[in-house]
Amino acid sequence: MGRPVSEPERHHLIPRREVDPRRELPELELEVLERWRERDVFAESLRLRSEAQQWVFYEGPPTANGPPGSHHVLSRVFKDIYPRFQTMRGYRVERKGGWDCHGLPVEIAVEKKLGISHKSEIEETVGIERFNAECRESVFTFLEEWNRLTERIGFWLDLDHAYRTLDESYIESVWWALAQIDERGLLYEGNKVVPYCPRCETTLSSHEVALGYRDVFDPSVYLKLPTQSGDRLLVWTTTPWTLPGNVAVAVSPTASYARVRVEDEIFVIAEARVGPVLGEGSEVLERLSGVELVERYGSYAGPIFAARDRVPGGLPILADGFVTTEDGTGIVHLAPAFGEDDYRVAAGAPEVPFDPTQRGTLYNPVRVDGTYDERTLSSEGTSYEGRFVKDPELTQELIADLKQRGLLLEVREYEHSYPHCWRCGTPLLYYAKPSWYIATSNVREELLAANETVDWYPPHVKHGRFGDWLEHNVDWALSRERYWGTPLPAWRCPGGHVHVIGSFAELTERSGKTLADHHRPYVDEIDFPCPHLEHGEPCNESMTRVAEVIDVWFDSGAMPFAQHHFPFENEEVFEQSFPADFICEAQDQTRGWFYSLLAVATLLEKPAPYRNVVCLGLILDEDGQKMSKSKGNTVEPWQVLDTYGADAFRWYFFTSKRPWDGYRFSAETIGEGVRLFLKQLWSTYYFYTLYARASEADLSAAATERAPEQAGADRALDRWALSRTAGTVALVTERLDAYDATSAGRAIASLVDELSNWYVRRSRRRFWDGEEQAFTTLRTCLLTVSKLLAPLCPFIADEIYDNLDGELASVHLCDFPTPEQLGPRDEELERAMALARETVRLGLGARGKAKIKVRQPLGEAVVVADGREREAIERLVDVVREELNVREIRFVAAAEELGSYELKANYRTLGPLFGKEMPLAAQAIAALDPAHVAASLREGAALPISVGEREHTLTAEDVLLTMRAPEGYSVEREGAHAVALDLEIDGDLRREGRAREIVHAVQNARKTAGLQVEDRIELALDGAPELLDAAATYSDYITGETLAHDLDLSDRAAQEAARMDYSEQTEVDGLALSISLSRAQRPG
RNA sequence: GGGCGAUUAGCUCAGUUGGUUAGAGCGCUUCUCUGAUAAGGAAGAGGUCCCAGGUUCGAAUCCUGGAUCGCCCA
Repeated sequence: MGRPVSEPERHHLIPRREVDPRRELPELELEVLERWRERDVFAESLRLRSEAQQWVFYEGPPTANGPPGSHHVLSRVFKDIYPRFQTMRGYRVERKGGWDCHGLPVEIAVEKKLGISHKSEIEETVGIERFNAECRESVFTFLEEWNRLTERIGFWLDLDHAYRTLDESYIESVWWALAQIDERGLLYEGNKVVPYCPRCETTLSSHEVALGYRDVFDPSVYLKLPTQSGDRLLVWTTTPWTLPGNVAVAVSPTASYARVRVEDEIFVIAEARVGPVLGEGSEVLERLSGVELVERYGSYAGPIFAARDRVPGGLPILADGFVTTEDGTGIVHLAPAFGEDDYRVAAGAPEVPFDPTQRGTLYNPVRVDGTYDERTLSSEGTSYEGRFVKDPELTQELIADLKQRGLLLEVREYEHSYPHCWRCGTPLLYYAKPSWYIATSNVREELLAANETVDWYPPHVKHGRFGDWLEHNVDWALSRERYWGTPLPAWRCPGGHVHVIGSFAELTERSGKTLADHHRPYVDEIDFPCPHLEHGEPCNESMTRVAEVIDVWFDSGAMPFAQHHFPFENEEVFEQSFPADFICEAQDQTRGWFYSLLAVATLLEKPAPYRNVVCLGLILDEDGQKMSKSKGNTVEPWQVLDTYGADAFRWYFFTSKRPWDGYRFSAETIGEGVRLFLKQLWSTYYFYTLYARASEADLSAAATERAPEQAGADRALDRWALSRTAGTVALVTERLDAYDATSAGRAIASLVDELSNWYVRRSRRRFWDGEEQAFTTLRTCLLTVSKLLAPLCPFIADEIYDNLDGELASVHLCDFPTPEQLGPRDEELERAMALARETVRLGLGARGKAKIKVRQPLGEAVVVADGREREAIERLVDVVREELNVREIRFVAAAEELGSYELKANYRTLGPLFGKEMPLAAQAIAALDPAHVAASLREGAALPISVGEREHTLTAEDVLLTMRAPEGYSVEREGAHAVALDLEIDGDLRREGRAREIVHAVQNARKTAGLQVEDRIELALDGAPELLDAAATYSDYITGETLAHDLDLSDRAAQEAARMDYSEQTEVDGLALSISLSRAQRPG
């Protein structure tokens, strides 16, 4: 590493390279990337910290079977900022990349490619071997583009050693985890009610279901089910096809129910639903709670539909909190095979003969193809066998059947949104399927406790979305009846014994076979004798693997250890890198990766796998619509990168708003950020390099002498710039520590703004004169900014560092700055400067009001200020005087002088004291004599007031004194501050004003003539006598400012004009002025 | 249907534990400064702080209900 030794000696204030003020940032970034590659900066940044304490980042693996979009840039930007920051703070932050390789999206892409439309074709036509080979290939289709984008946006990630969930080592670690979970007795096989397409005969994942919601009209039926007492329960369902599966009904335990007489029948219904269902004015006989309802009636006559295998008799009435009284009747029918709530309630009720752990106890009269089996009978005794359950004709027959048996109260059309298969459009069924589970609900308390140790950004996710999700935790449905995934390492023998394999070695040992690839179909072919002991003897029947693969979320949740092939190797590496200090993904990962990480760690009895989670919002388009390819409103990341560059892209993401609120994304906003911040920074940096290089001779020579008075003001300005920078360092450090890049970025922006528009503007003359102290100060500030900015905008930061300093190969190898490096903080001075700038702002406002240009000097500005404010402004009085272009600053401090006071009550202090009486107190204070109050407060005399019953002695805090400015001046005021300008312009002021105008005109002429800033000129002026008079009086000033060797005001000037390089006629103050100038020969 | 979040100027967003006249940037109009800056400064126009109740001396801020948008889940 390091610099070429041949580099010539260079003064430390002189930049290495010239800078193009109009530099295109995307182009610059490509050069910086090249430099990083050449100097191997990322690797070097890790080597530098190889002995340091770790700060751990986990990469949430994306899938590389599609191209990366803008939302991926968003998360990758935030994944980059904090690791870079912590590296600069001295930690070792290894950033192992990762790829999520398995799963349905990959399978679907391959199905499309192969032209498959039905799952059965995979096994029958293509074969699992070829199908999975295609998946393996497909999953890295866009790997190159991902890598390219990752590098281009400046996301430092170790892609060469990225973990891949399809790797053998990864799978083995996952198997180990599952075997551990099985050993804890938390892995079991059960049923789960899942969204299911009966035509495709496949379960749909939640995101597939979300694709297919449609608003449809379905008949909803109101049943009247008889109880033993003769009263009838009114039961409502929107899915009449599920009624043959009915085993119970449920009510809300807390809701109020009513017995209602309608004609000669008595109905039981939720009180809130009497009106909507039975009509207003129904006769309510009695009210009872859900619990009382259950006690009173206990059962109803069932089953609702006759079945070959069910005898008529009472079916239980249950109470459960999931039942609401917002629609229907407040009494719902339960068919545990067709509803998640139904399943859960039935499973928990001893009255229902269903035990989820016992096979065959779930009553399900519907076959996997969505037709009834032979059991369900009509009232005429014929079977519904073979009829598709969602067939509208069948629905009408079912309804007619119910009506004929006197069980039907009413049928109503009901509009609701119902899921359909996104592939074939068939309405989905919620249908119980056998599935493997992890009993996460058994470790719910541990999950909640682990969550307590995590800091979430934004904080509301912790006990909001994520906490709620954990509170209502249900067992993890682990298995998928698919092909491309980590195979579930469970083997079963004909006797029903199950054995979970925890390592490849164990599999080899049991089966005598070794696999190179543990994916399907190879692993399916492995069998071994059942080790299950019965009466002390192994069962020894042949075990075969169950068919399922596991949920890909388990893969990703296993990444803290599986990425290191723990526990089979790298034990130390794993121990040191667990848990993560920081992870970051979009909010949709709440139930995805954030959960799977926490769940897997908790199941393995480890602490929470992360300490800080940044949870990003979504990216919407300009109109607030979600970006999607089908709408064609996506923003291509490359388009942004090519136009504005990566720093601009990054800057937009963290400064435009808090990242978790989501974005209204548009290219224009990014462009604005570039202009306001990056260009301003670049411009300031350019200014420095321009003058530093131009002043090379001066800087290498002795320090420039300056007038002592001026030197004092300059020192104050330097100290201010350094102090202001130190304050920003402290703030940025604090904010980045708190994962708040937004405030950090904005703080840097306002520092750069003040450096550019105040420090540089005020110090221009000093740079022009080549004053070393000014260069040193500005260089220090710029270098500090480049380090502060390094984690945020790594390219421009590195460019500035490399050119102005370059001691190390990159800014990213530097330590993060500390406030102390910039010398003692002077907050008093910072406040004073803010006040001085405020005073200047008001003074300029007063000038604007009076329409007097700043170039025209004025005699006096009267600043209304008192006490500390006055002291503060006085400290910087020269600055204020110069900015306002006035000869004198006079302070007015008391009412008895020029201004007068206005007195107001301070609501903040007095409000709590006076309460209701506050308006009266405010009136009383306003009525006091302001001068008297001011004087008393100054002298410390007591100021009692009494309002109503209350007595109070006013303190300085209790009143706000606002000063009013003097009459006859142009005044600008705001709050307690005011600046007044004496508008009288005498002859001398007038002359000086004109001299300044002349300089301005000459400078414009120089520019028009195409001269360089450092060119010396010969200058001749002619025109109105008033102007020539002013020019004569201020000739030294004019020649000095315009770099003129001499100033010719003689009558000859007009004749000489012809011989000059350039001449023009103009007007100053409405008076004619003729300017002629020539480039003077450079000495030597 | 449930949960979470959002709603402030034409646009993008700030707005500290409730406190006096609600701010910034962009855009628009006018003026101005400038030999780093396609920049900067000043003034002007632009607001029912989503709506309705409530608490309070006082609400953009707290509470309740509602509307709209987004997300997650059904």
